[in-house]
Amino acid sequence: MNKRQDAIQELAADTQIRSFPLEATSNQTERAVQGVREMILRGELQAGERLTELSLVARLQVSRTPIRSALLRLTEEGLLEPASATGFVVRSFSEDEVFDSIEIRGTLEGLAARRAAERGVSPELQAQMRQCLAQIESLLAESSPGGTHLSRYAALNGRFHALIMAAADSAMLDNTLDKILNLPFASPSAFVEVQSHLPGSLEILRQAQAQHWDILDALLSRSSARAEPLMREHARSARKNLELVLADQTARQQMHGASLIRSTPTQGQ
Amino acid sequence: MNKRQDAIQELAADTQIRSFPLEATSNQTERAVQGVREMILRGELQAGERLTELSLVARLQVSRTPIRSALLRLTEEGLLEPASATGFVVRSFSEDEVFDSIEIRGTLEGLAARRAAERGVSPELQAQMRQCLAQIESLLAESSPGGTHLSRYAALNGRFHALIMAAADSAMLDNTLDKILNLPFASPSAFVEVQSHLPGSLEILRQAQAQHWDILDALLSRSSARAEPLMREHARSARKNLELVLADQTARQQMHGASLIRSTPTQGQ
DNA sequence: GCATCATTGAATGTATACAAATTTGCGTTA
DNA sequence: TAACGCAAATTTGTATACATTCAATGATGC
Repeated sequence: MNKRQDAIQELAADTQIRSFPLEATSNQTERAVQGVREMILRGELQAGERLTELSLVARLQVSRTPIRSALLRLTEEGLLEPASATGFVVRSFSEDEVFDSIEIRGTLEGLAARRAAERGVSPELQAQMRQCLAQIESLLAESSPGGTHLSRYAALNGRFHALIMAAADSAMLDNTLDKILNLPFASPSAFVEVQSHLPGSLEILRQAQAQHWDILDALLSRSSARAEPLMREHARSARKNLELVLADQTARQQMHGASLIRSTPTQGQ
Repeated sequence: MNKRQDAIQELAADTQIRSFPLEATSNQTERAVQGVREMILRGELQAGERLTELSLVARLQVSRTPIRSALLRLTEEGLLEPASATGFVVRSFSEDEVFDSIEIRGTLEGLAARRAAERGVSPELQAQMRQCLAQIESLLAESSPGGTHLSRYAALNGRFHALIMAAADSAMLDNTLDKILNLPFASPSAFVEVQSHLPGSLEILRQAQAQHWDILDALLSRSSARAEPLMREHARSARKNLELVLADQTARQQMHGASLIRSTPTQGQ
């Protein structure tokens, strides 16, 4: 499928994962989508704030039509939600919802790992997986605690996860997972880049990398019964990381899209 | 969450599941969405056919703006896909993709069942589940093979599945599953109504109902380790049903959205 | 005769005017 | 003083004109 292939190419080019650059585009709709998304993730638009098309026209220098399309797309992405009868508000997420999205990701990635183990991984993908993990390995070996290689780790980590999706070879699964990964805090590497301040961050990454090797081993030995639970548990460690980040106010505020997460789980809505 | 509650109410009212009535609406966009969806599911628009906004304006008596919104929404629903750089085409699905979507549904429903078992089912939901299964039971007892109660079975079956989602109490999970259920062949009751011609259809429904009781038992005994695999296996029996329907040309053509499914799995695209 | 380029046509992208609807605020009345 | 209702203003829904881009076809030159 095109989208998955693109993702792998993109990751192979060692670019940052899920970056939303405001690069020049001839497309006004794209400009509007990126603009509004940036404003939300930066926290310029408060969670719960109502968005009017005209105010966005003024802020983004784009007419109402592309703004309208952009709001629909961002609603689809999950960053906005329809307000009462008319208009949109910036969505907020309870901590429970964030945890849920990680568990759903783990479940879907677990299904992908099982499928990959069942149908076997092509030699090309095997090689790419091995190379990817080797790169992470050398990164972890050379980097001192609190080093600045975290963004590279995040990219490689995302690449490994994308390779497993590629091995599962299911466009339906890709599309379903993509919807979850759209949320800024649900991706496999969402918290990596803000962990540098936290104690024991390097150890956490080492544990995750050990799980990577176990998963790869399960895939190569065609052990679907191992691959699926290993992948699920791997996602659960992401949840543990998130709990650490959310507990630390400094790290929490540095997190991408932190303003979308409500402090009190059951409040609001 | 509102959406789930609505679904349960709707099902409780014993209406047909996933019906898309062309009822009068003051909303032109809604009219366009329903119109195009109907045309696709009826097979008036061939899979792979390119849709131009102007031709739809002529057919639906609605201006380009709501047509445009409708095409975006239907793309989101998965019935359309973007054509090269511009425009949309009616999407087609390989049989593998249909099977995949059922497996993904089973996986997500399995997660829901596990969550429901872990957190316990409220007395109200327990009562509704029991009542729902009892209604199916009496339906199966009274109906002769090849009876015409299949649409009522489909509604009750859908209701039971919705109740499990409600018991899981996860908006994120709801949203993710909704995307899958949008596909006309992925819902739990997609094939029920066309099975009447097939031999052994009543026996298939009885087996499914037996699984329902097992699942309910697992939920009530808080056995998450039983609930999840039972739910998954329940979805696999839907896959078996689909294989029967697809193999029978008569039943296949009666299926909702049959024109979207390619006969040869790897062809096209 | 084939290839390349230009011109023409049709489709989508964008902007905006107008209509409908919803919300807000003020005033009046109980 | 509080509540209800009406009116005005703001906001979204819809239609359409205009701009731009893409594709196809034909003509011309090699």
